[in-house]
Amino acid sequence: MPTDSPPAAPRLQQTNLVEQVADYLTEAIIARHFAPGVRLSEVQLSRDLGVSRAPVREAARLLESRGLLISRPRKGFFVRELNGDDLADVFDLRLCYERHAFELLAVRFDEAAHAQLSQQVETMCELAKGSDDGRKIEADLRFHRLVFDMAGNRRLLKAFDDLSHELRLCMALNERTHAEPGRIAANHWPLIEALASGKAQRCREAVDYHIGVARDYVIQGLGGASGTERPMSGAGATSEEGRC
Amino acid sequence: MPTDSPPAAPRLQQTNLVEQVADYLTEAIIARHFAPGVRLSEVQLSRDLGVSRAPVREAARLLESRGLLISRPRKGFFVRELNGDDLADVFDLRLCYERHAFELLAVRFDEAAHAQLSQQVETMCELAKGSDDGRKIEADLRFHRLVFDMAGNRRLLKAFDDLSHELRLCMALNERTHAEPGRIAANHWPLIEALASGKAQRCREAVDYHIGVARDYVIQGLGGASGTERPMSGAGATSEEGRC
DNA sequence: ACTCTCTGAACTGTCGACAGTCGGTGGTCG
DNA sequence: CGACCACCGACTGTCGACAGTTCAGAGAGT
Repeated sequence: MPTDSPPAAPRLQQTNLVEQVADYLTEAIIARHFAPGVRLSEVQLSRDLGVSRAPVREAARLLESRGLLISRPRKGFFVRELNGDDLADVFDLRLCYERHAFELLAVRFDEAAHAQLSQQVETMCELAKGSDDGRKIEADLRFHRLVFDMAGNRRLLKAFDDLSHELRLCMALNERTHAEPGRIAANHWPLIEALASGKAQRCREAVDYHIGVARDYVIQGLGGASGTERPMSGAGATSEEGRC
Repeated sequence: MPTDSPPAAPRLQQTNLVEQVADYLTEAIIARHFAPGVRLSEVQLSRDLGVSRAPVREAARLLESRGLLISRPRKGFFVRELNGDDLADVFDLRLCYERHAFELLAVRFDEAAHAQLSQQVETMCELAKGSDDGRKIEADLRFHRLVFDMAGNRRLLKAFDDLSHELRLCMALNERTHAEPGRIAANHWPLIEALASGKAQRCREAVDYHIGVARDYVIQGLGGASGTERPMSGAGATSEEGRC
C-alpha cells in the first residue's frame, strides 16, 4: 500500500517495460512514496501503471537483486526495511569497495584523472549553493562512481552501482543529509590529494575518514535508534563535517 | 544451442519453478553444457523443462544479476563469456572481498571460529584423497564462505555468494584446477594461523598470497590467451601451489 | 465476551496466446 | 555474377486467464 500517493504513475508504453517499471519503482522507493516494509501488490502496480503483471514481476526481481525489495514466497514483494545493522553493513561494504577502488586508482592516477575528479568537485561546490538536494546527492555519488570507473575493474564498478541504490535509500532515511553541502563538497579534496600522492596508506586513511564521516552522519541522523553498536573497521570518524 | 545435451532436463513440477530453473541453468552453465556466448532460447528451455516461459524468463533475470547470463534486448539471453580481463576482474574483486572479510573476522576471532575453520580444512584434506573434484571445489568455497559468514556483514556475505557463481565458472575454465588437491587443502592453514594471530597486516599478506595463487592458477590454466596483462594489487604470487 | 472454525475474497504462481521484431532465405534487378 | 529487397519463420515482449494458497472476517460454540 502506498503511504503517499505514488507519483503520477504515468502510463508506460511500448517496449522495455521492465526497465521503465524498475526505474519507476526505484525512484518511488527512494523517495519513500512506498514506506519500508509495505507489500507491493503486483495487480495494483500493474493496474496503476497500465501494464500487465509480467513486466512488474520481472522488474521486482531486478530490484530484489539490488536490495531494494525482498520477496517472500507466496507473499509477494516487500519494500526493504533498513535497521541500524543494515546501515552498518551497507557502509562497511562501501568502505570495502572504496578502499579497493582508491588503491587501484592510486597506481594509475594521472593528470587526466586529476582533472576529471577536480572538475566534479567543482560542480559539487557549485551545486552546493543551490537548493536542489537531489542533484547534490547525485553529484556526490557521481564523484565516487568516477573513481570506480577509472579504477579499471568493471565488476567492482557494477558492485558499487548495485550498492548505490541502497546508499540512496540510506541517505533518504534522514533529513540531516542535506546540511552544510558546501563543506560536504569540499571534503572531497583530500581524497584527490591522497590519490595524487600515490601513497596507498594515505589513500586508505583518507577513504576511511571520508566514509566514516558519511556513516556516522547517516546513523546519527537516524536518531541512534539502531541495532547493536558496532565499531567500524579502520579509522573512526565522529565529527560532523560531511556526508559522502 | 546446447553444445552437449543438457543434463536430463528433468520435468520440474509444482511451485518455486523460478528457483528450480535457476538452479538447473546455473549447474548447466558451470558444467559447460551451455557453451559461453551461445543464446539460450526461452521457448526451447521451457519446452525441455516442461514449464512455461514466464519462470524461465524470471530465472534468466536472476542469473543475469549473478553475472552468468547477459540479456540483449530483442535478442534474448546469452551465456556469459569470460576473457582474460574478466578473470582478472573477478579475482581482483574477490581479493577485495576476502581482505575485508579476514580483517573483520580477525578482530572477533575466537576458539569456536578457530575450531569451525579447522574442521573445514580437515574435511577438505579428507576429500582431497577422493576423486570427486566437484566436492573438493565446493568444500574449498565453503571454507571461504565460512569466513564471510563469521565476519558478520551480511551484505558482504551476499556479495561473495553472488561472486561465487562466477568463481565456479572461472574454475571450470581449465582442467588443471583439480591438480594437487592435498596441497591445495593444506594451503588454508596459514589463513587460520593469520586469523589467530589477530594481526591485520599478517592477515592481509596471507590473503593476498592465497588469492594470488588461485588467480595465477586459473589464469595460467586458461593458457595465457588472455587480454591485457595487469598486475594484481598486493602481493603477486606466481608459484604453483594452490587454487583457492 | 472470547476463541475457534469456516468461508470467501484477493493475491501469487503459472500458463497459453497474440503482436511486433529480428535474422535468414530466396528472388529479382543492375 | 554480385548486390539489394521482399518474404517468411522463429523468437521476444507482453497480455489476459486459471489454479492453488493465504489472509481476513463472519459466524458458531464455549
